[in-house]
Amino acid sequence: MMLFDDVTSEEGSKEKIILEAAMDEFIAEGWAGARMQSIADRAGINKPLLHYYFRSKEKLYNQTVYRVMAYFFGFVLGNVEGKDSFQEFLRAFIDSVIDETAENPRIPLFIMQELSRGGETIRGILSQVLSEQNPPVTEVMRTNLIRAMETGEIRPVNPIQFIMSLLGSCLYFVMAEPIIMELGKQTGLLGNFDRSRFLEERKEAVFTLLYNGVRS
Amino acid sequence: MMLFDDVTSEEGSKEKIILEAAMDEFIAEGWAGARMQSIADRAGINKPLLHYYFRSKEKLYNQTVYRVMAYFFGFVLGNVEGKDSFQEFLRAFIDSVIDETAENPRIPLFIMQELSRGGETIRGILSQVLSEQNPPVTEVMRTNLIRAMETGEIRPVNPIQFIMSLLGSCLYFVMAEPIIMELGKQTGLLGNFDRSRFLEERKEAVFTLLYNGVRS
DNA sequence: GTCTATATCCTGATAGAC
DNA sequence: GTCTATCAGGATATAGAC
Repeated sequence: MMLFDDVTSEEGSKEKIILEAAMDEFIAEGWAGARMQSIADRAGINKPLLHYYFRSKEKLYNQTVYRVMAYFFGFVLGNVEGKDSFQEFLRAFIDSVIDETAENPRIPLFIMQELSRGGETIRGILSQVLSEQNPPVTEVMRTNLIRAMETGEIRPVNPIQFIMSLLGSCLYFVMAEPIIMELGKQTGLLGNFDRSRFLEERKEAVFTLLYNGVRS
Repeated sequence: MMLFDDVTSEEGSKEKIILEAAMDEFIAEGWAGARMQSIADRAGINKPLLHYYFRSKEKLYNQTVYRVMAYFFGFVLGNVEGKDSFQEFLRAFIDSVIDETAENPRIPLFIMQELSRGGETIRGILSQVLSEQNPPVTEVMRTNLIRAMETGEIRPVNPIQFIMSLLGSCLYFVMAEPIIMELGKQTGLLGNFDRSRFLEERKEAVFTLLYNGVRS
């Protein structure tokens, strides 16, 4: 899948080939649905070699979760740093998250799959990912919101509450696209559906709704 | 789990006992993680009897998906019908969806798990569920929004776009609670976390944000 | 309708030659 | 490091007695 450039292992190394194959398989099938044989096939090697490099299915899976989380939150960080106004920050967040997840809808769905397994694993891994960011994406978003409240660009809001509405609004369509398509078909509100035009409309709609919702 | 009262099969019948056991197992483990043996154990019977009543794992699973979808969209319908103003409709939707999914977070996560399997199955089942509603929930929501635009209570918006932001905002916290907890811990923005107080705050925050976002 | 026993295949993991 | 062969357990599903 080639999501990451920042791999510790050498370019083209067997570790990297296996890890990418494992990510593809786990993201497509989830923990319970993934098969070690499929990972070996994707990597072009045989099963025992998988266990030689990574001891078990679980170790391979945890590496996948770590890399997916690091990718997603690193990606967000890269798109919201250095924005001067709240408006600019908000637009950058919405555009980049929707564009990226629309291209790879399986990534947020994979995170949901991991969440449905409990939450202990993902909390530990997320904690590590944030501690490796400098500054952490949480800090950037928090300061952006607080500054906008201080300058009076937006009304006072609880930053966590706003972030949840923002993330939910950005992610819902890409995750639940089949449901939306069916609801749209039933109401006749989608008409001749053009996905890329619809995504542009989606970005504009989320921005307008949320910006109107918080501005003073 | 006892989500449904409207079962066709008799109260306390073996079919119903099995179906409820199957729902518990599939909702907890997903399609790939669910085990026929676990379903049999939950129902207090043995495996062959499972195949006697329902031919295969797949048939049992499809019944579960149908019943979960019928439950969720039926539940929403019951809470948005007969609301006179848009404001009243919006508050009822937010309160009931957040309250319900906060009690059963696994239900939206189960739907996500099914979405990650593709989307064909769920579209077919959703289409059937909507066709069995009278009026369908899609119609109620659509007319509510259009009327609010006509009376001038809200500005012109694309109903589908608004519904996605609404659903995303309501569902994000309950699905991603472990992530939110970790982000909150990292920023120190959650403090002494009291879940039920936080859920009240969540309902208020979503309502205020979205109502401000669309009102004229 | 309900059970025991079993068929058939698949799964993660390892032994051991090279 | 890489392979073939294989283990031990678990998966869905069925045969057949009662």
